[in-house]
Amino acid sequence: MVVTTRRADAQRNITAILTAAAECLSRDPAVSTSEIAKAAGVGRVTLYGHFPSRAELVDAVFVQAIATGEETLGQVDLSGDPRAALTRLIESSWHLVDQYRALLMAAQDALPPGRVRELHADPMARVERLLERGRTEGAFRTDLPTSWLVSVMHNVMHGAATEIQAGRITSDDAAPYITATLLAAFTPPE
Amino acid sequence: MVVTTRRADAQRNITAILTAAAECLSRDPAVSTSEIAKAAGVGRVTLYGHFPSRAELVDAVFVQAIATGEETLGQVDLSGDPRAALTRLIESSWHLVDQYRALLMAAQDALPPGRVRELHADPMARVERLLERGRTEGAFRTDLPTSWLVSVMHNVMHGAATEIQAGRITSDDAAPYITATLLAAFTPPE
DNA sequence: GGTAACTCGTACACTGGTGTTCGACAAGAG
DNA sequence: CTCTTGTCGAACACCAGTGTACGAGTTACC
Repeated sequence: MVVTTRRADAQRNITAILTAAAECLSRDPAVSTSEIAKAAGVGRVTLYGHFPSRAELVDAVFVQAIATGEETLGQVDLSGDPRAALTRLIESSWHLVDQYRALLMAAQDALPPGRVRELHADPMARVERLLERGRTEGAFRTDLPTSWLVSVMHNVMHGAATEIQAGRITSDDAAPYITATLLAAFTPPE
Repeated sequence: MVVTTRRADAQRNITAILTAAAECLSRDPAVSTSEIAKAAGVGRVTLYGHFPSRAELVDAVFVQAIATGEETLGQVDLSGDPRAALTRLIESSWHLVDQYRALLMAAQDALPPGRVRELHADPMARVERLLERGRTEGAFRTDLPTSWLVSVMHNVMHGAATEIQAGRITSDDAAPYITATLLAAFTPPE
């Protein structure tokens, strides 16, 4: 929906709504549109003027979050030793997962099923590529499907986010724990 | 709330509501009380006559589910080789996790925070005991906290349930995948 | 400075759930 | 058989959120 002729204040409000929504949804996946509008310093009607429904707003925020994340992940060096590369990738991914945890939940019950996964295609492909390479080089196990390994990685990271939120581990512990766990889990059985 | 003097049909309805709720909540964590009542072959008013609120009903169902699960898990032989014992425990736990997946989600947003974990105390203690023993015997790694290992086990199993629901793995694959993954993840680093 | 684009608050209609009240009726217990 | 306990459906009040309508006011653009 890129409209060339759009007044400057309208564009300003759109980005204000987008950033406010990102922040609000990251705190509480179930925030109302009223609160988002208030946080953006904008009337609720204005919000609906730009986003036809709550779902489309959430979608836009999610798309933006993925794009931002992709920018970060794109800079990670995935060459060289697969295990070292995976460590670097976890280090970067982890912060994103922790940050966008609540947003993901918001997306999951506001967006049509499959949409979340669809938007995750790029980051998932990156992980898959690395894992596949590691498998051919003998660094990662091949007795389980790659898609399963991706899912394990995903779930361990999200589990770590839950543990942090519950105060059972600290944010600093998370990355080393995840790395140690996944490297072991992905190691080929003797 | 064990009332000695309770008419037979009332008791019958209570159990009917409980089992119907268990089934409905296992399909859709957000079912309305109306649908539960209908499934139990009972008026909605009757339901509220026995359970003061939706939350208390969910709680009761959850308590019952935990109790049923404990009965199964209590029969698992956890002696002998810790790795073999863990395999047996996973085999049994897995079915329960898969079965009660949606119910857990219902509990998570209907019950006060912490209540879910409180009710999970017993099954969690069982896992912890086995892991601790395996650690002292050198079968499991000791460079990560036991609580973290428990969390990994929990998240990998729930992740598998998600994969099944999405049709990416079959129900039969799940147990071997989980076992292979967790045994590797818990192995002490050389 | 005129005009089109945009914003705002208030108010409204609608939805879908929860929990309660009522009075008539049925079923179990003694 | 009687009386208490329980059940039923329908109706109601309530709540919180979504999305729309209106009309007056404001802001950017040329």
